Amino acid sequence: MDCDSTPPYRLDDQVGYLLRLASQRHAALFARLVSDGLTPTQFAALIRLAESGPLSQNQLGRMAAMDAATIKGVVERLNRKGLITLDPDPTDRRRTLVGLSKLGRAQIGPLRAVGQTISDETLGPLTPAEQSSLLKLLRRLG
Amino acid sequence: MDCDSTPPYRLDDQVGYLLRLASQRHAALFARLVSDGLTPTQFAALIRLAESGPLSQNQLGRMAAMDAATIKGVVERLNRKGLITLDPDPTDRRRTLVGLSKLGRAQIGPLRAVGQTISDETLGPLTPAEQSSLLKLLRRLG
DNA sequence: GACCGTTTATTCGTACACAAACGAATTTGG
DNA sequence: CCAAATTCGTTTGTGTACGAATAAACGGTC
Repeated sequence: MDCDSTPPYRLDDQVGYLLRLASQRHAALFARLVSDGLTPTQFAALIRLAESGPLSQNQLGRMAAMDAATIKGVVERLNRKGLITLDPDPTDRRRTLVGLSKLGRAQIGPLRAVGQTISDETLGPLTPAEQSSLLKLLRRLG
Repeated sequence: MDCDSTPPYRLDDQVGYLLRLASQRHAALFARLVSDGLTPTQFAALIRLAESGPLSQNQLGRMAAMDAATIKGVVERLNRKGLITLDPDPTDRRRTLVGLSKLGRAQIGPLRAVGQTISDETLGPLTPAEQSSLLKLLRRLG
């Protein structure tokens, strides 16, 4: 019997590769629809601040799934755009407290709207049932 | 009526964010299981070379979903590891022909095996049916 | 109060990822 | 055959992403 029980290894069938392709497509959509050069990463940090209130830099990083070295750069760029405030934590001299600036707070609403559009468009090729199915499966991979 | 028809925007429910988390998890697995510091990107380029035979640098980039600037660095690092050969294309003086070196060819088999393990482990939290369902949905997002 | 382990932020080095601009080579159209 | 458009590889600049190392500050224990 020459039943070929193990399928050939094809790059286009690997999760890692497919995840990269999907991320690329999403990132391109994001760049096209969001103004001010705000990136998906910066966006995530901003939304987390809106959801959780002021946080220390490292706390914010953990809540947005970025390590200390990454969140440092993100915070610096958000600060350069004037979207956040940076204050020393009065109770812990190591910490920098990161909060939304007035400008940042004003942008949260519109940003959530664009974010929703981007998500919808990214998932566009799928039916609503397939969309929620995909989200459910992705959540289980975390 | 105060039916709240639009659900609140939650970062943890957005495709982009979930894709990033899944990619992070996959990349961590990859770094843990693959020797020689070979990255998912380098791996993809290598597998493509094995699938397609020698290609020009830019062709390889397109087949592995990397732009010209990115594939340049990847090729340079694969060359530094001795996994590929670089030759001028005799029919087109602009092109550099990228091929697998003897060492590279020898590693393809084992690499495919590890690649399969990584994919399986990444998809570990899901049942086989869910796994193929996820792959099918991801493929449609490309 | 001195010691010790941890957390916080920072820095360095490496590796994607893409836009934009460039010169050189090739292809295409008239 | 020549000019225009395209392709190829390269460089520069910006922005993630993470490991590793560091100093300062904190928390506990003894």
